[in-house]
Amino acid sequence: MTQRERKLILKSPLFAGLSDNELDGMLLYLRAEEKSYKEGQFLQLPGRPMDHFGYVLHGIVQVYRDEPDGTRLIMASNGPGDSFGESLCFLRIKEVPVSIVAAEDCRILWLKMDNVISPKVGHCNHEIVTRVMSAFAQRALSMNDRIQVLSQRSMRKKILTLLQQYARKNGSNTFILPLSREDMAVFLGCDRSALSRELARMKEEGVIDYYRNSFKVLI
Amino acid sequence: MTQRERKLILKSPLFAGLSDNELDGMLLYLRAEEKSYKEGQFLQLPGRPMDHFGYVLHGIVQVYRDEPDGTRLIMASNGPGDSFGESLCFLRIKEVPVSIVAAEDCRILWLKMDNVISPKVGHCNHEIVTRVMSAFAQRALSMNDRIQVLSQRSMRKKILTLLQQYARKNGSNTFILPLSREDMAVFLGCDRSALSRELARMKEEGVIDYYRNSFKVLI
DNA sequence: AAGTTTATGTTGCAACCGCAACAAGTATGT
DNA sequence: ACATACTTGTTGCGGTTGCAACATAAACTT
Repeated sequence: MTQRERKLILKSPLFAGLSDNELDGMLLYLRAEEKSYKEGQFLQLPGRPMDHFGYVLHGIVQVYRDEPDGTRLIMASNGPGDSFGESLCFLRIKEVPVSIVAAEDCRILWLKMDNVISPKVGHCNHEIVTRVMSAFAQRALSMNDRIQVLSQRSMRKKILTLLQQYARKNGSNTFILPLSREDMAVFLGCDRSALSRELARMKEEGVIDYYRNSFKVLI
Repeated sequence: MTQRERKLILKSPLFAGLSDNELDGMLLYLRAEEKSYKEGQFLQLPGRPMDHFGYVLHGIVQVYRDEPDGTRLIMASNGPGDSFGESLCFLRIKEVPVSIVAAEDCRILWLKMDNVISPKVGHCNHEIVTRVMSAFAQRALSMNDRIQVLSQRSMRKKILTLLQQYARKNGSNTFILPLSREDMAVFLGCDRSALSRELARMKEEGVIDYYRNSFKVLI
């Protein structure tokens, strides 16, 4: 793991604010292992148990499910710094219903929950358990935000809800949205061109202002 | 708490499978308190800390946020057996951004995370901590399912995704959907009448069959 | 059983939005 | 500077869907 990658995972809820030593201890406790994958290689096959969860250090991995009717349901695209599979791993799901594949060449930090779920006597590290719970709780909050956005019935409301969330998190009505238009459209569950069109309308009507990634909420 | 209500919360991830004694112990550990509210009464005001989380024993509570522009964003409607606020409570959010109000007369079981977050020496009950984590993890999975549904770009795909999820959970293509049409529409983020129309079309085309709450997936 | 309330179904209309195809603008490499 | 790739913006079309208003069916009361 490069120094840059250590910095990256130190930003995630699980490792936030740890010193170098503490991070090493944590990685040991979670039985960290690194592994690289070539584009197209499978990290996880459906029907198998998920006995570890992962952090993307580099590249992109995609979690998806192939439906009986032949369509592919993409459940998540995870880039550097993103984690995946914690819930499936923690719950020791015997046959996970998803495939995970390297969408590009990537390197993954694999972690195990063994010591969290069934610690040896005297090894129930409360600090670490609390961190795992925090990670779950924060993920719940961010998923809740996403559901808020997606539940809106019109694209305009979806966009506004999303932008107001970012404005709130940012403490300012002006901010930079760390998403490409395409990613933004995926997040909103809509078409990119339709999104561009609606954004243009909203600017026209003075509801928002923007240039590329820089947004300003005006209402 | 009535016997029926005890049965109700025993179905939730936090208490699932507990014996009567174990449940009592758990409730003690979580400093359970019951409280009743009249319709319209506030369970939580925005800007205040959330130092406990709740289970609805009876009635309905609504979690919402009033936006600066005057619109009300309903974040959740919780009925009997539903819990709310665990994440906010666990993360000890100082100023929660939501209001919680009794949508009907209701009775709430309030629980505290104190012993989970900072246990007294010798009281780090691993069994209970694991249950809390399981509850978080299972909530993450169900929120993920919801996001899957809401991310679909057409109503038909949303409906199909939802029905296939239930078919999978049920182990059968025929099942009873425990949602009214209105609730189903809210879950899908669409209009009730539009939902009825699309369901009719799908039945017409032989994709699904249904009568009221009974559904059958045919593809 | 009749009346009342609630849940579900139906339909017309207009606006919205997915889709496709293309245009313009920006970044990257040589 | 130029070519190339990539991102973002624009536009027309047709199907979809929100909304409103009403019809029917089930559930509940008395």
